[in-house]
Amino acid sequence: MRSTTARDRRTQADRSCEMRARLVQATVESLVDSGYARTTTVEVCRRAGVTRGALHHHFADLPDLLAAAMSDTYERFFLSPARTRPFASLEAWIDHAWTRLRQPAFKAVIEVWLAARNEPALGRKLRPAIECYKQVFSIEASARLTSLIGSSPEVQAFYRLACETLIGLALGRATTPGGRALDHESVVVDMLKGLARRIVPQAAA
Amino acid sequence: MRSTTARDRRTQADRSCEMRARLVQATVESLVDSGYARTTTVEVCRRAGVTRGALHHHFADLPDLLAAAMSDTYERFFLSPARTRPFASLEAWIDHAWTRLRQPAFKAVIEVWLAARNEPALGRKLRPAIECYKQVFSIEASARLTSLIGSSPEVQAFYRLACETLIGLALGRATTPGGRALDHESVVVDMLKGLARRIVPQAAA
DNA sequence: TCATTTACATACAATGATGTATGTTTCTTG
DNA sequence: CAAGAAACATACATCATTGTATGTAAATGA
Repeated sequence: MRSTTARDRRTQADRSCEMRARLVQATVESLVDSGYARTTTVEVCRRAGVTRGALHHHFADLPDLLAAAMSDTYERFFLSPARTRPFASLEAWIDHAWTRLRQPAFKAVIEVWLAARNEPALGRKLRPAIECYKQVFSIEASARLTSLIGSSPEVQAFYRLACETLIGLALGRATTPGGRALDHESVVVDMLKGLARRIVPQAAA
Repeated sequence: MRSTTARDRRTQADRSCEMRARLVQATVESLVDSGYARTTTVEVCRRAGVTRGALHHHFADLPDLLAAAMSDTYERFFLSPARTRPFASLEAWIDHAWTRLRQPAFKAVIEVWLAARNEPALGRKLRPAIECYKQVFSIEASARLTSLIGSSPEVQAFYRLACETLIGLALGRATTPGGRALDHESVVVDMLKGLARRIVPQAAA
């Protein structure tokens, strides 16, 4: 009697892909609710329900896995529903950015950001995987912002400020026990949008 | 021949105090440039130039040491030059807060904030030691702010926003290789102060 | 000054993480 | 339908960290 039913029969590419996805997902989950220090190969495998052999077959070591996890979250949260149309307003961008940054997965990014600074060797390996995140907040890299922000120094400054504010809120969530929302989150976001209205030149009136 | 010279002769209270200070300082340094994951008892003792025996004599375990380190930085950076006079303006408060948050030691606070969430057991032990930090950003707790902010919801909202913005900037520094300042820091802080001028009711004209 | 306590160092046992080496199963390919 | 390769599991040796137990030097106090 074979233990392999017809349902279990999958192509090797499928198996690889699924296994990598499971490991990457388990890694992000571990980073979110256990943090970098406790995100070990054993812990990730425990969450994924596989052995360490599987992990080491697909990823050379933990930094490799972390890099994959970062690339994955990046694509999932920042590229996935990629619109090409420019933002209609700064408020629209704020909403867009905040729906991304308030995701639990963003805590994983914060954890890795810190780890990459704390351990230079890790930082070198992760640089390509986390460099893209900085571009999310870069005016130059986003064609969806240039027409909106233009060359006005004041609007550019406000954009930078808005980025930092949202990151601050995200860190607040990351450090809150359940990753729950803080009481004043909506107040701050609303204030930010209110300021945005005052700052940008009233294009469409 | 005794190895103890007159210069070495110190009271036990002095020795305790100095040793604790050295350990606490080494802990903060380790958190700042190695992060929580690598801040072990061995690493702290290596930096302090003492043995683990000394550490375990003064602190039951690492969480105890971390708690002491947090209390120390809190007193050093947030209470030390404690003025009782209310802030003259929101800009003055922004300057005050930013000179605190831009200190390298604040990265240690961020590391512990995250660690305290990541490890519930640690969080319980550290709660009293890190609770005070939240009060730094609390309007109610600071008599130096009430007269300035009053009961205006808009000013209160802006105050919360300013807190988050500065924390965002602080995280930016914490994740930058040398802990160096970011290019747009001053731009953001200036923008924040500019907004503060617009928001607060012009008291003194 | 001598007994006691405090401050600190050394040594040890237990645990957990990492990387590698090797075994077994499952798929692909000629 | 057999090699052979890829996917995954098991086992092992090494190292780092932790807590504790025990030993020694220094300070206190009667």
